[in-house]
Amino acid sequence: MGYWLMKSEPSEFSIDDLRNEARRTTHWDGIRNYQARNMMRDEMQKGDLVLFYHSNCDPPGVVGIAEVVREAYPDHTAFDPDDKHYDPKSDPDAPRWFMVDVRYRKKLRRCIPLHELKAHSQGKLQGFPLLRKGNRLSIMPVTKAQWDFIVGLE
DNA sequence: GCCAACGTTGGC
DNA sequence: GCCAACGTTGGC
Repeated sequence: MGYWLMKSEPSEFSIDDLRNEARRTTHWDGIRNYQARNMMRDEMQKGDLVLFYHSNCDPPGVVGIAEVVREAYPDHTAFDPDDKHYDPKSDPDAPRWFMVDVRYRKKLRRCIPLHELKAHSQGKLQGFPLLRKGNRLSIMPVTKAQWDFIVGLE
């Protein structure tokens, strides 16, 4: 089983929004970064667990846990000229962008803020992509050890 | 609101 | 294929 971290701006889509979805499930559309796409398309598997991370807010941090419930399939929002994430270069016959479905599992009892994770950047979380300078990936892999440590901070 | 970091685009 | 310009991300 794999472990991931997925970022979302709570003003756009928060952990509470996910919980309020029908079947507590959403499709993770709008990813327009090749590295993130490749991980979704090639590596994410049904049953993988996801740290739900709130970015661009105060404080940014890990707020909950979700689960991959459907593996990658074409992101239809790329075909829609009216969509914010429209990409004319993605063709339904040769889709460029993909998404997965994720389901709400739980909220952490407290947000684990980024600054707290950073305190372990030389220790248990050494090399964790989120903590790398300039990191802008909205989806990143998490090792089992990193997962256990972060969830253990709750 | 600022700005560093980084990805993408497009002219050449 | 290089690289300057531009756009975006996201912490602060």
